[in-house]
Amino acid sequence: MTETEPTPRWQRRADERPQELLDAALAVFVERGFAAARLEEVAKRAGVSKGTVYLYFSGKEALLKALVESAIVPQLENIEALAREHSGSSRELLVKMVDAMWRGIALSPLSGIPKLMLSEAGNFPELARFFLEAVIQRHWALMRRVMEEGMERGEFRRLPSDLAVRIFIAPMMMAVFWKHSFMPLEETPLDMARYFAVALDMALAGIAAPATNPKGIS
Amino acid sequence: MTETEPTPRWQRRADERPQELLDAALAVFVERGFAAARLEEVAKRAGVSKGTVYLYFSGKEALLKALVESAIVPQLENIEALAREHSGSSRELLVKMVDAMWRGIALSPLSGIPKLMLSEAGNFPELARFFLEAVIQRHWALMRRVMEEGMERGEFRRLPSDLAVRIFIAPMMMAVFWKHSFMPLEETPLDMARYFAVALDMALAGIAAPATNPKGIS
Amino acid sequence: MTETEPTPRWQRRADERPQELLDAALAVFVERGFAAARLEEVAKRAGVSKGTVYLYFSGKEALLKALVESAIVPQLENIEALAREHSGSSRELLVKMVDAMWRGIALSPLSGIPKLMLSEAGNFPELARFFLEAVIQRHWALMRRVMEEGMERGEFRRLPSDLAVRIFIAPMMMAVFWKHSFMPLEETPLDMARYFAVALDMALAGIAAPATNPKGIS
Amino acid sequence: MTETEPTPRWQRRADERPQELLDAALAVFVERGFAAARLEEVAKRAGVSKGTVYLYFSGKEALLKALVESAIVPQLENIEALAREHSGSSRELLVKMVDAMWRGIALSPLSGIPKLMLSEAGNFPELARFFLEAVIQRHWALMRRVMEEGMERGEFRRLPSDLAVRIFIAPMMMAVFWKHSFMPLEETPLDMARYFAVALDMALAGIAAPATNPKGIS
DNA sequence: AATGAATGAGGTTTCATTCAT
DNA sequence: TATGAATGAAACCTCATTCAT
Repeated sequence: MTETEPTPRWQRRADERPQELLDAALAVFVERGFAAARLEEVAKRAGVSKGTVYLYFSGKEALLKALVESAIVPQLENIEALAREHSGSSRELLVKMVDAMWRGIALSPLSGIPKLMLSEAGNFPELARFFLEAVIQRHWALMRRVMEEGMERGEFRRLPSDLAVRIFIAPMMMAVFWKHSFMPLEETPLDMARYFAVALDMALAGIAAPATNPKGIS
Repeated sequence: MTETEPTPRWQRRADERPQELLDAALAVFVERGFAAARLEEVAKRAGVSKGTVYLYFSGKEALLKALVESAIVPQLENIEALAREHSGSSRELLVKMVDAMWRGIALSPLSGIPKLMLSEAGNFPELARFFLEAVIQRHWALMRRVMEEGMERGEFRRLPSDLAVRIFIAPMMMAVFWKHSFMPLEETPLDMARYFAVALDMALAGIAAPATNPKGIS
Repeated sequence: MTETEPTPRWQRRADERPQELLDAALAVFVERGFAAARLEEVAKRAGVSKGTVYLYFSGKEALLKALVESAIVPQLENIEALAREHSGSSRELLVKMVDAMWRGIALSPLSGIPKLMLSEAGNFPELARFFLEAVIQRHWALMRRVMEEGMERGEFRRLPSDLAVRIFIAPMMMAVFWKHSFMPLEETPLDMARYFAVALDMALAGIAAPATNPKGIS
Repeated sequence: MTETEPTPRWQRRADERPQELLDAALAVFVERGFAAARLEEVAKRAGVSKGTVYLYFSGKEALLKALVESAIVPQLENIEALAREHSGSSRELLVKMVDAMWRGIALSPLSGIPKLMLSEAGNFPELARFFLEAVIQRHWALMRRVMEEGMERGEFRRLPSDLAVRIFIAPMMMAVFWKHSFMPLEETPLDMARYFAVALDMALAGIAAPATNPKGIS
C-alpha cells in the first residue's frame, strides 16, 4: 500500500447518482412529508451536495414525480404476469398475487410510495390521479377479475367484487402505512411476517364460500 | 317561557373561536399536511385574520397538538361506555363498537385526525406516541378484550387477538384514509355506506368460528 | 416632551410603501442592472426588510415591470399636451418639447428608466417592446409631426423626418445615459445645463433651413 | 496545384481559443449583461465546455476585462493615425475620423463594448474608469483638437469644444446603443447606412460656420 | 379583541468555480 | 488539454410570528 490515493473529495458517479438520489428522496419524503423534507437532507443521504441534485432533477417536485412514476408500475407488471401464467384455483392465484405484493412492495422501501401519495394527494392532485389510475385501479382491476372468477367457480362467496377487492387488501395496505408511521414508535414493533400470515388467513376466510359440507359429507 | 335567554344583539364569538379555529386547522392540515398548510388559510376558513390565531393558540404546532389531544378521546370514551353497558353476544358488541366508530369518527370530520397523524408521525414523534398510546392502543385493548371474550365463548375462532384486532379494523381505517386522499379524485367516489356493510360482513366472516354444525345438530 | 414614544421598531405605511419601493428599485436597478441588483438592497433603501417587498410586488420582475410601465408615459402625455396647446412656430414648439423632456425626464430620476431598458432589452424583450412602442415610438411620432410641419413651413430644411427626429434627440439621450454610467466617474462631472444649451443650439442648427437670404433679398 | 499546404488533419485550436472565447463572451455579455450572462453559454458559443474557459481566463470577470482592455484601443489608434497623416480641411478630417469610427466600431461587433460598459459602469467602476480615460476621453481629446483647429480656421463656428465633441458624436453613439437594444425589436430595423449619412449631415450642419455668403454673393 | 403590515429565519434554486477523469 | 460532474456561496422567495394600530 504505497502512499498514493489522497482520497479525492468526491467521485464521478453519473450513472448511479439518479437512483441514489431517488432512494434518498423516497426515504426523506416518506419520513417527513414532501413539504417538510429539506433537499439538503436528501442530498446528504445520497452522499452529495445540494447542487448536485439539480444536475439530475429539475427540482424538488421533479424528484417526487420521478419517484412515483417509475417505481411501482414494474412491480405491478410482475403481479400481472403471475395472473397470466397461472393455472390452478383462484384462491391459489389470489394468494400468489398478494404474496407478490407483500414481498415486492410491503417489505421493500417501495412501501413508502403509497404512504407518500396518501399524504400528498391533496397537494399534487395530478400526480395522485396518475397513481390512482396507473397503480391502484389497475391493481384492483386485476384482483377483481381473479375474485370474480373465483366466485363463478364457487371458490368464493358472492360479494360486490369492486368493494371486496379493496377490503381484501386493506389489511396489507394498513401494514404498509403502519410501517412508515407508528411502527417505529411501538415498544415492540409489529412482526410483519406474523401479521401477514394472520391477515391473509382472515381475509381468505372473509371471502370463502360458505362451508357447504366442507370436505363434503355426503 | 318568560324573558329568559336574552338573545344578544351581538354575539360574543370569543368563546366559540377556539373550536372554529380547530375545525379550520383540521381541515387545512388534513388537506395539505402540516408543513404545507398556511396559517393564513386556517385563519381565513375560520373567518378571522392571521393575527387572531395567536390570541388563542401559541402557534401552528399548538394548533396541531390541541387538535389531536382533544378530539378523538371523547369518541373513544363513548365506545368504551358501550362495552361497559353491553349485555349480549360478543359479536353484537363488536358490531356496536365498530358501528360507533364508523359513525363517530369515519363519517365525521374527525376522520381527518388519523390521516393527519399517519402523515405527521415522522415529524412529531412525541405527539404520535401520545396518539398511539392514548387512542390507538387504547382502542385496540378494548377491542381485544371483546374479541378474546368472543373466542372464549366460541363465537369467534382462535386467532392471535393482538393481530386480529388490527386486521379486523383495517378495512374501516382504510376507508378513513381513502376519504382524505384519493376519494376526491375518483370518478364515482366510494359509497361509504355500502363499503361499511360489506367490510363488516367480510371482517366478521373472517373471524367467525368455523361452521361446525351451524344450528348445531349434535 | 414627556417620556413616551419608545420609537417603535417599524411603522405601518401601507400607502407610501409601493412608491418608496419603486423609487428604491429604480435606483438600484439602474446602478447595478436588474440581474446584479439584490432585492435586499432595494428593501434597505426603501427602509424596509426583504419580506416587505413581497407584500407589494409579486417578485423582482414585477418590480421592474411596474417601474417601466408606470413611470414615463405620464411625462410623455405632458409633452403631447404641449403640442396640442401650442400656437407659434414649429421651432418654438420643438424647443418647448425638448425642454419639457429635459426637465421632466433627463434631470429627474426617471432618466434611469431609459438606461435600464437599454441594458435589459435583451433579457426582457416583451417589456422592451412595450417601452419601444408606448414610449419611444410614441415620442418620435409626436416629434416627427412637429418637424414635418416645420419643413412644410420652411422653418426646417428637408430631411428624412424619421431619422432626423432620432438624430435631433440623440444628444439629449446621450446625456441621460451618461448621467447613469460614466458621469459619476468623471473628474469634473458634466455640467448638464451647459450641455443642454449647446446641444439644443447645435441640434437646431443641424435642421435649420439654409439661410438663403432669410426674407430673401435675391 | 501540387502538394503545397499540408492542410493538417487536426487543427491546433489552442492558439485561436482565447479570441474565440472573447468573441463569444462579448456577444453574450452584450445581449444579457454581465451578471445575467452564464459562462456556460459563453463556452457553448465558443464551441468548448465550461471548464475550458478556465484554462484561458481566470474567471468571468477576467473575460470582461480582457474584452474591454484589448478591443477598442487599436481602433482608436487607427483614428489617431488618420489625424497624423491628414492634410486638408478640418471638416474633411472630421468626416474621415467619424467614418472610420463608424466602420471600425459601429458596424462591427466591437460596438457591443460601449453598450456593455454603459450597462456595467456601476458594477465595475475601475474598469469603467479605464474605459473612460483610455478610450472615451482619448477619443474626445483627439476630436477636440480637430474641432478647435476647424474653429481657428473658420470652418466651424465657435462652440465650447469639449461639449461640441460629445454632441457631435452623440448620434453615432446612439446608433451603437440602439443596435444592441431596441433595433432587434423594431418592425423594420433601422437602416444604419442612411442613418449615418443623415446624422453626419446634420452634425456637420450643427457646427458649420455661419453661412456668410455661402459661395459668397456680392 | 382584532387586524394585517412588517419582520427575518429558513428553504429552494442558480451558477461561477473547482477538480476527478 | 479538455471535459463536465460536483461543489457551495449567494440570491430569491415563503410564511410563521410579532407588533403597531
